[in-house]
Amino acid sequence: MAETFAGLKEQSLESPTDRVISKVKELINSGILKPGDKLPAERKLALEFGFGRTQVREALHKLEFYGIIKTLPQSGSIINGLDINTLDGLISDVLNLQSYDFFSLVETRVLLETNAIRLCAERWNDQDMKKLERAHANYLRDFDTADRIGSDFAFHRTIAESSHNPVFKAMLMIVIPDIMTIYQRDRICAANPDVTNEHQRMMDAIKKRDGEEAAKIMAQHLKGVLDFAKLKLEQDSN
Amino acid sequence: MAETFAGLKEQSLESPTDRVISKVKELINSGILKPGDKLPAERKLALEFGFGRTQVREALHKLEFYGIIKTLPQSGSIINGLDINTLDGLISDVLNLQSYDFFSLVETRVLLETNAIRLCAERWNDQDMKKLERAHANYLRDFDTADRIGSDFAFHRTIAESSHNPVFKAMLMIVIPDIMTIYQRDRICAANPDVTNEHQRMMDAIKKRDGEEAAKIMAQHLKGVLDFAKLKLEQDSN
DNA sequence: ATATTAATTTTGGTCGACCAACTTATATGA
DNA sequence: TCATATAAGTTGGTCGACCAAAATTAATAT
Repeated sequence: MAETFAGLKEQSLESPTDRVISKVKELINSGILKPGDKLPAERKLALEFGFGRTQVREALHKLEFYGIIKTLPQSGSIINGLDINTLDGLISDVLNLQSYDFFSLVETRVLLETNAIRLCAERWNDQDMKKLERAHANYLRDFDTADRIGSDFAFHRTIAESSHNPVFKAMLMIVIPDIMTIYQRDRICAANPDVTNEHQRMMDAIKKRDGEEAAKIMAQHLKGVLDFAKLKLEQDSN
Repeated sequence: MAETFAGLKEQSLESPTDRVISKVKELINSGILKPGDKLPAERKLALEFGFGRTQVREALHKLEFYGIIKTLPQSGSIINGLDINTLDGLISDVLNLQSYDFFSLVETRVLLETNAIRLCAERWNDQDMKKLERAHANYLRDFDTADRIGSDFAFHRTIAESSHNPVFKAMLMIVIPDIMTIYQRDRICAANPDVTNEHQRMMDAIKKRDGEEAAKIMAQHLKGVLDFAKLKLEQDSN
């Protein structure tokens, strides 16, 4: 059977970039490179690893993206000064990063959004409220049009912005598009009138600066998505 | 005075990559490109934008990183099929992404970790428990050594892994190194015996599958960091 | 007329050479 | 002897040409 060796292939067909990252990982684990050290020049790495400089550059780019190294123009790249085990773990994460399962994405979204709206209720200022009301009005306006999904997203986005925690917002911006892509792919987009009602109640709670109440409504608001994700998880496991 | 025009420069000194991304953003906002469309070839974009293909490639890389486009080898890049306003917002985020403030990072960490340990307590299996106990033992072993910080991080990392939500874990992996870097830079690393005690109590709560209790201890565990971040925030604003 | 195949063009991926900025070593002056 | 200035070497950044895979078009056989 051809499938006999399927389990052996492991990650052998990973991209050149990831293979270079693996090499860097080995250098660190072997103790040749230590946290805080300056990495050898791109040319030297390319020669040593047997890859082109292009691949090395892309790998370093990726590592810098994830905060593992810091590249200084015309000078060199420096390894983050964390301890060696932490670094190894981080690099492993970069290598193993996969497309996340729908349920985990939704679970994370619920957590982030319920807390974003709580902070939003506590922290909003006049400028935030203007944006919130405009976003809410836009959603009502677009409810019967093709723009509904976009305006819905924009409303949630404004709440995240008004939480005054840019990290919350950044992470939501990572998670929500993935969710919406799956949503659109599976054609789950009924124009639910409950949504409008819940948006209104969220606005009221935010205005009253009642973070707990707002969070509760948001949780209820997202329960439908969460339930669907749970259902999908059970289906997929069968 | 030379400083007169300082306010006008805005983001004019952004990297070539970001300037290319701005151009793509304009193309989408002007309606020339729509969500779901295939992007022009790299060479055409380079010619049209007046940049080198290298810069265009890096920009497309970055956009793919953030899930805004999907590049198919030898075929082309496709714009994510989200609505136009959402796309515009996402690209703006990529352009404006800055280093986050310490307090927001810590606030996010507390939220993620308290919920990660809650899920961990509910979901751990035998294999998870083995890893948790080993990580805990390693921390105790390294308490008086230079590896303490690393082993501490590894313990928290194992909890995140045992939450069985890879998105939680991935986001913690983004946030925690940033926090630790700042921590190390500002030399805040006293060997607090309370930490050991709290780790033990967390382990107990996890074993009892008491998610709420575990979350409570974690919140208390991280309170010191949060308070310090709050203090630092107030200092910096002065 | 249509389905299949072959040739051509277009595409992203890769490579090697060159550039300007940074670093280091050397020389020069007090 | 030491500080400064100068020159050489090293570095990441950029560019243009080439490669193989994919997409498109043209040719062919049924």
